Amino acid sequence: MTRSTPVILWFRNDLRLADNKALQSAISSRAPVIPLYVLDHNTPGRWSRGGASNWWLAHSLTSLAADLEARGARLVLRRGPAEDVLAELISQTKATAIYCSRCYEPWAAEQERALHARFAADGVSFKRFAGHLLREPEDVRTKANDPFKVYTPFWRALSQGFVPADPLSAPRKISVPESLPASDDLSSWRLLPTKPDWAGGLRENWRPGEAGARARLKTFVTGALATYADNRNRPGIAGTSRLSPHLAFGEITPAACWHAATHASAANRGLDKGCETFLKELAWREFSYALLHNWPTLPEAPFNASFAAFPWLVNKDHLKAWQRGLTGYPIVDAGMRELWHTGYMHNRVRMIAASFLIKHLLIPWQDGEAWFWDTLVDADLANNAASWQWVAGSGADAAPYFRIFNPILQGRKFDPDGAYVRKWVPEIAGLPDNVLHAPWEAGEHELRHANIMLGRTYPMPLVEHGAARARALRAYEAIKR
DNA sequence: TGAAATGTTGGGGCG
DNA sequence: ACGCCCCAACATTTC
Repeated sequence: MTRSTPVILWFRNDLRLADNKALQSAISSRAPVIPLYVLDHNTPGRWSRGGASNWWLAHSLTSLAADLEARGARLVLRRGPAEDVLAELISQTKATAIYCSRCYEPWAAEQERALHARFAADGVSFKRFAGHLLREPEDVRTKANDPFKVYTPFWRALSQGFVPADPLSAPRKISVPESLPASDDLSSWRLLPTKPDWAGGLRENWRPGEAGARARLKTFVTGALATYADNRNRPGIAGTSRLSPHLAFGEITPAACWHAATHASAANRGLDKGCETFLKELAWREFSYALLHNWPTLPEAPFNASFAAFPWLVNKDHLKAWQRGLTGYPIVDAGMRELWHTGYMHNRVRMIAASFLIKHLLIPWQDGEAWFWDTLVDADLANNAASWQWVAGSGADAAPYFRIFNPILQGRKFDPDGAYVRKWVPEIAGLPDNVLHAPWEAGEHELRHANIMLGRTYPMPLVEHGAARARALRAYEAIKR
């Protein structure tokens, strides 16, 4: 305990103690630190968190609060517009500085500028630090000093000679003011579902918080990294890192991930290929953030303006069938149900399910984006927007529009033994492999044997693939010049 | 980080 | 033996 005036450590998308430059600098100031988290939703013009990420947030904050208490500090929770909450806290505590990590959402830059200006007038310094990205968007640009619009040159510029600094370790102790300001009770924020409690599948699958993030990284680097290049595309195999929600909430930094993978690879040459592939995935995240930073309308409007005239269809029944996992295409339905149950969907299946919504159903990508935003525990504005636009063909360096996934072939190729589909679409699990991804091709005997009544126990396809493909190509003709 | 249509090639059946 | 056709298998192009 000290008597000097305190500083505020404002936690944002950096719910961690390790490798946190803002926290490190606040402690180095030698002033007592007030750790603060502000629930700032319902602010117009912003994307407020969806149900699944609220669940994650609640648990991540609980974990962060416990980690702070173990170091002699306590997390202060406040609710309201961040500007007002910070102003109130400064007047209550006479704090002389705010330390925080930078955010990259379209509204964040203006908010940070405004806070800087507002508090400078009162002699309170606003100190902003990096940490959520490997490199800041301003630092990765073309020779002409333009932002990259194509991934491969972006990757080259990002990774060329790049060695992230060694991650900072977590502080052992954090000194706080003699009396910490009042805090909301986390439960009063009602971030967790009650009636009904739909979070059972989330609890089974995830361990939010910094310790969970570190454990996940270690598990990945010592396990799936070796076969990552091939197995990451197999949804029936635990071949991916599953780090995305931890990264989204800043429980771990991409630098720590990069560091862990490259060190493991240096010690074991067999990991070379998996490591390279993993680093490129981290770089896709960077690319998405750079795009959002430079094109703030990315979540709402097509990056490629010609898509504004695309003849989308409105069909609430089709949208609902897609959301519920009742399209009649097993690989799509499996993905949508995995999402609903666990707050996560395997990346390969995200591409297939998104392509189906956009190209087979001709439903605007923004509708899919909104659904993912609400249901994903890893909901991340930059990744979500950039990825949906990538699939739609309207994004930067996007898949060409006519790259239309065939959900049957994709299923057979990436879920050949049907492990994924049988897990998430149990009502057709009894079908043999050769028709599992196209149940309508099964014979009467096979259907009866598997106890399936098509159209009753499992839906007939919402649209026929060949016809839907032809229709999508015709729609594209309408905007092609 | 596709799929389908179209083109090419070469082996084998057969008159 | 030879040409012809069929059609897989693979390659290229088109969407």
